[in-house]
Amino acid sequence: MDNTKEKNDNYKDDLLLRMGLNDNKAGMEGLDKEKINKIIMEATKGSRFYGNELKKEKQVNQRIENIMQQKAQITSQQLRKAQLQVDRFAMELEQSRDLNNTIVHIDMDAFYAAVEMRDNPELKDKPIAVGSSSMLTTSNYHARRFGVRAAMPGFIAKRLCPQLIIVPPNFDKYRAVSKEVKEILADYDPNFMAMSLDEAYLNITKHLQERKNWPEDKRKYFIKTGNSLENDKPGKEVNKLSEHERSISPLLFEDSPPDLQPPGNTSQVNSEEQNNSQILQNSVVFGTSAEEVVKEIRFRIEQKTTLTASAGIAPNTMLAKVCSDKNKPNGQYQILPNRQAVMDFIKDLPIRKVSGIGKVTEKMLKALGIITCTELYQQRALLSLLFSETSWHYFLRISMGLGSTHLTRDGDRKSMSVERTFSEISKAEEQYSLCQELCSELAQDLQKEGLKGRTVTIKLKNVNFEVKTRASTVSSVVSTAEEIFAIAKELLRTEINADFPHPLKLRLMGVRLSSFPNEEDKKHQQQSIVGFLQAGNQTLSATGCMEKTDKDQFLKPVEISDKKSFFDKKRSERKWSHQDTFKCETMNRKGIQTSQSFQVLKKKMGENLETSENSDNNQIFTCPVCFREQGSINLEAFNKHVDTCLDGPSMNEIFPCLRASSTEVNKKENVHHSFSLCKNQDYETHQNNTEVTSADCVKLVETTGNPSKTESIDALTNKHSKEECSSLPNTSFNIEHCHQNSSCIVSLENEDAGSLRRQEPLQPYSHDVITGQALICPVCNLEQKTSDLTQFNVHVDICLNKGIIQELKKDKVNPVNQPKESTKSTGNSGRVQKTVTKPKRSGLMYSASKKIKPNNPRHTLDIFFK
DNA sequence: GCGGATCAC
DNA sequence: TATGGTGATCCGC
Repeated sequence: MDNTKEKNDNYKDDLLLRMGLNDNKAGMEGLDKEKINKIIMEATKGSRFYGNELKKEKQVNQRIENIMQQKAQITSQQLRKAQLQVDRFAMELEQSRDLNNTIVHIDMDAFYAAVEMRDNPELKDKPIAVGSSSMLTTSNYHARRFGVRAAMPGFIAKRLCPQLIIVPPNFDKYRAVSKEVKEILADYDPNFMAMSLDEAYLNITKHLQERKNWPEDKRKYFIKTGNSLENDKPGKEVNKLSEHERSISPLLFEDSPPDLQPPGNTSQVNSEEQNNSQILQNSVVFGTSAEEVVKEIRFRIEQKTTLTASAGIAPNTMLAKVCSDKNKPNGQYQILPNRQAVMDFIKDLPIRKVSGIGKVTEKMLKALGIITCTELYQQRALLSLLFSETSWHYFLRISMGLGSTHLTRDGDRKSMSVERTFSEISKAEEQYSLCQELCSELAQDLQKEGLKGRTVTIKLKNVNFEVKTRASTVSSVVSTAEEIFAIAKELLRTEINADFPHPLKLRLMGVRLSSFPNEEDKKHQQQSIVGFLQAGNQTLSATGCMEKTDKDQFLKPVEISDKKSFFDKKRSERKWSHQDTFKCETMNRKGIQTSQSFQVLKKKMGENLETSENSDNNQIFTCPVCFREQGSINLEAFNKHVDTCLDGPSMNEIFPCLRASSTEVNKKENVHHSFSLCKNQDYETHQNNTEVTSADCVKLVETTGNPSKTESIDALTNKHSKEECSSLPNTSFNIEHCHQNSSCIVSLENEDAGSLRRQEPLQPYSHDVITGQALICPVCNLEQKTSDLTQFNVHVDICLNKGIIQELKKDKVNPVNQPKESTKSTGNSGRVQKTVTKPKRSGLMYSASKKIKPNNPRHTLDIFFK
């Protein structure tokens, strides 16, 4: 999408910059620059969004200040030394300069908007944008004259241009068109790299070689007439042919300025007779040069889709990308493959034009007097002292006009996420419900690609637009909605608790899964399953198994000698006396088998059985359910045992208070919970069913001795968002009550009653947690108010992984809503960067290299979620 | 490994 | 009334 990243030299206001409005593109037909800025400011000032923008700007300014301080401390001797070092590296780079590839960057013009205009003639000649009242993704060139740009909220765009037509996006359609384009691109480079639906890089070096010998008719294309272009689109102009001639003819000859074509160049220059395309009646013949190839590509794209594209041709990706922007829309530009042509092009190029140099980088470099690539090169020694190695290497390459000369294939995906913005949600129950929904969505997406990962990250943005993320990595992969939610929920809970009694006022929530195992990891994990099950292994695993030696720990916390304060206090608060009598409730879909951990375990064992051909190799297993050694049996037999254990009464042996007979309970307390975020038809029926739960909860809370503070179950379940309209799948589960004695409750009484409610019992978000039943984590000694083994195991896993210090820090020492000191100084990086920044994605950070020790002025970060 | 930031599209 | 979603990377802890 062009113009999503507006690059401007002159900026005073970050916001306006973001909107891309302080340029001079607003022409006579639209609004002038000042008027546009005024309207935007009026619409923005005073908003929470703007407040956050100001805050971010301050932080950037602080970083700039730090850098300037560091700069002031640099001695001329340091600078000289750096200069020598940098120049040595620059020489190496120069020697590696490769001009032998021809890279093309293709960029469809105002793609989404163009598709919509193509398919709806009424939109022609009108200012339109694709998106919604809250966000636009593209605008057409007509709308841009009014200052309407991508990444601008629609309601502001409407103020700029009241006649603006906002079309909702139609991604299926864009994908289809994109596919058509890609089919063409593949003819020139089967390994082309698509960056998005409307952008791609091609390496046409090979194609050019082959093309040299192509006969003319292989480079000849027929211009479709208006009629054949009609396809299924009636209502198009009849004189399509002449229109095409108008649009094609000038383009074919006037793209690159003449000064780009050095005199005497015979290979690439438009030598009219040989190279240039010739329009003969209804056909056109393209030449064999790179420029001709790209014209051919664009011609074919337009013939096939009725949409125009812009293109850049250069010896590397970085330059090609900049070039494609040069003659947009519907144009192309080439940098010839010789060093002088590259340097001429680079000379006055604003660094902001380069992919990877964003708003912040631009601002920081500008503070150092760097705006163009020439200046970037001149300051290379200074930059090597002020920035990380990754950064200054990247800067140096840019300033020399270097970039990737080959298109690397997309590597494996590293994360997958879902996130959603909504109108304010402050109630914890709704937040949990939302989280669960996101987890379900994510799980579905993961399943499509067969992915499993070990790190779950939640993302929260409050109504003040402040963002934070919280992550947890477990020891074995997860992928189902339940598994992910079990982890995400804990992360969310920590954040909610940290701010209590203030609610989190959220406007966005996201869930991400990462740490996908590579092939080796997978193998290793598989192999470890059997070994893990054998006696003597003291590993606790996220798969939910604790072998025998840990059973005692599970039932009776070990003393953790060196971890004090918080946990010690907690421990003394929670009398161990209730250990043997803690109550257990299980709520399952089908009896007890929903314990995901066991399912996962069994599955993995099954896989192992198939792959490791050890069926006749009997081993000693310890059942993860009953913790009994199963003697020398094979896996199959062991599986059966585990199954029996899961179905049978053996759970009672671990959880004496647990009654495993689920069928009886089913009849009595089969509860359907749908925590839909919007009203739906099912709601009424569900309400009836929740009455049972309601009673249960009230009972529990009564036991805690503070029923008056209890929120009614109706209030808790009757949640709906104004925006969201998808409902959770109905979750049916059984509740089995133990007639517990009060030992557990005694400990609960120590808790703040509000906190108790907050933490578990009344939250209708989970199918498996209703009451405040406690399992004791053998690591941190804290009771876990869940009766679901998966969740419990997840907690244990987190505990094991992070260590108690981490857990402690997270819970108490460094709560997010307290001011925290942060050295955002950019000094003291001691890291040695091994990798060279890929041109594809950059995202640089700016740390001073270790050579300069700055003052490290500390500053207090703003309080989050306050 | 975590969390904040930056960047692209 | 009202300022997105997905993925990647880097840096300092």
